[in-house]
Amino acid sequence: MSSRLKDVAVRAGVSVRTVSNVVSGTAAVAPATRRRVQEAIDELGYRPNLAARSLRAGRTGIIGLAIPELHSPYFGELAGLLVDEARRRSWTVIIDQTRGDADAERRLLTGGGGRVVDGLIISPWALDPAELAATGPAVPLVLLGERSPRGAADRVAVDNVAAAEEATAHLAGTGRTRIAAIGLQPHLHNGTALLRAEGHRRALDRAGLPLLPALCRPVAALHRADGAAAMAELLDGPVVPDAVFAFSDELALGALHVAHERGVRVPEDIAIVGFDDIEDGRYSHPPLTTVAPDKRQIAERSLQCLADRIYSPGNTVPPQDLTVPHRLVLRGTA
Amino acid sequence: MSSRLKDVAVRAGVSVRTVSNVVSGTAAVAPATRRRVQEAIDELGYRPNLAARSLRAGRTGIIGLAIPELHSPYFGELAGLLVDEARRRSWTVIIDQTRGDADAERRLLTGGGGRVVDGLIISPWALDPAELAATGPAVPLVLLGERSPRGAADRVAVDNVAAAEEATAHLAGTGRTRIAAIGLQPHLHNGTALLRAEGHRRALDRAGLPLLPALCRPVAALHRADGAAAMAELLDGPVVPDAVFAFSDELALGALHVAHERGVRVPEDIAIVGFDDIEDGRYSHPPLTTVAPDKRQIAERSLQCLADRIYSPGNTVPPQDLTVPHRLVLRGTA
DNA sequence: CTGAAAGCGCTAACAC
DNA sequence: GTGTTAGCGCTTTCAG
Repeated sequence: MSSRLKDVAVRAGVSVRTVSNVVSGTAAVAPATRRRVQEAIDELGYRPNLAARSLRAGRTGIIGLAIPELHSPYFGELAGLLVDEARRRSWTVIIDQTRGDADAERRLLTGGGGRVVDGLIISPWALDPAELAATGPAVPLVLLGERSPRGAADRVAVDNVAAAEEATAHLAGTGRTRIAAIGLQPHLHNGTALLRAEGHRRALDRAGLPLLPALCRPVAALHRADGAAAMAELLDGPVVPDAVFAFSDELALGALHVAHERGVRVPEDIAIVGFDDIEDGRYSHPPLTTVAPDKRQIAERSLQCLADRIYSPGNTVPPQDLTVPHRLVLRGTA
Repeated sequence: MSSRLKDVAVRAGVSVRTVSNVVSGTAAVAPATRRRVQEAIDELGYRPNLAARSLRAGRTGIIGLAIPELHSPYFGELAGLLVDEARRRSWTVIIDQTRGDADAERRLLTGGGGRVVDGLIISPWALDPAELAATGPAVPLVLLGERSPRGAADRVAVDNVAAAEEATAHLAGTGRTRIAAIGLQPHLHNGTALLRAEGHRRALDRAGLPLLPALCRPVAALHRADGAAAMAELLDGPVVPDAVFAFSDELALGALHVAHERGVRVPEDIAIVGFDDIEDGRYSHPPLTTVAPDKRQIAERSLQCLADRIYSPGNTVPPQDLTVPHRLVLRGTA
């Protein structure tokens, strides 16, 4: 059915070597020969077999992206940027959806089931840092968000503590005193949530406000529904907040939804700040005030890290910890 | 660095054949031998090389998914379901983002740059049907949404005409008489938009309502911003609608946003119906009434089509045209 | 500038 | 139940 290098060679009356040279442009080929070969390629509809090429090269040109959920707006946007950036570097992206499953994450890291990818970008959710550090990854690895304590992986993330502190400080600065936090995930090893909680705490400290346990709502997941549930609990709770810092925009939008349902005015009665700057937030009512990580830089720098390690395997530079910029985007909810 | 089948064989004191049997479970192996081999595998951290396996098998176990935009909620949700379903079938998914670029789509279809995938699921945007039909795809192909006139590709989609007709009929049924449509894309070969426009027209016909050109707003793209722009034009136009059927939820949410900004009450002054049933629509204010395609079935049936053709290459059954169910979900905007 | 041939790691047909 | 080996399609060293 599909033709091989050899078929082209026969048809063009040259050796496979020459055809290979034409295809990959490695060595110089006489113009006349090149033309003959190109014609044969076109006539036969020849396409190189990537499996063979990979086997030979020891590289596949494919990198893996492992994220908890593709349908989440934040990861969707980030994945889009990563795919674009990868294409610029002639890489193809395989996307794996872990669904917050520890086994899935572990399998990816160890290359379980076979080595396909040249490198892996992973946003770990279920694995705790200790295990991350212990697992010797089969390929160069970039961690998004989560920090690997003494692991051999690069890491790219915003300064979560500082960003969260800014968010809560902004709320305190507008006179709010009962500032709730939505988004802790005590049942998971969600290091990112811990960092944001820490920033929140610091901002309260600085503003001289108490950290009320009743105002810190854990969530099962990071979807709108979880934000909605948390907000409902807050409104029904012992102390009703006058502001909410949600650890993700989705949580914030769920909270906003409940506020509308209950007739609570936003931002008059309750101000809301989210985190992620997803597109939906720009079109909510009112538009969502949020912390915006520089997603394009996350994508670019992650791939740069991979490139550095993939193209110089002997590379022994210690794992890097890259911080990308963020900014607080003031819109309608706070 | 990384160990091969042969290394394991040497260490376990058996032949590669036996190791291969243990790994793939093809043939029976004596328990004692199996244990020895397994130990050697563990000690060496052996992982099969997929490139070699693919080269041998003539298959890669990878299928391609080509969608215009990963960050769009609809495609994000669909991609998530497809990845899940593919894993159930032991396939890996490569996601390609065409960004509505005709060249990118063409390259994918012809397998330009090399044959990596065993099959391709594509949601064509930029290519017109004639070209789609002409392009002999290098691998089994499933088209999402768009119909391929006499092409060799299966197609999976909702009945767009019927679905759109239901949406507009619902609006007419609640007494609306000036029903706008947002979402035609005259500059692209967006067959899906044409079908939805056709359904819209039919419903107006049936209800005895005129089709006012001023109420049919084309859009440049299908994002919230485009829906917002279209809505603004409608509100400033010669005839202000009392209802809007948007061809996607994103467009609808953009329109809803502008309604809020302008103090137009939804659904009292203007009712809105969207299409896609993305998660954001459940949390807008008010929640979005929409046409919900059965996304899970789209994912399942697309992969079933691919499986049928990949596993029986001699297969000559004519291209199938599969219609998946949809339903009108009444929420707050209409 | 071009040809011949080795070999990437794996599977399976063929022996025993 | 296990060993030996050819060959998947490609790149590249070595000759010419």
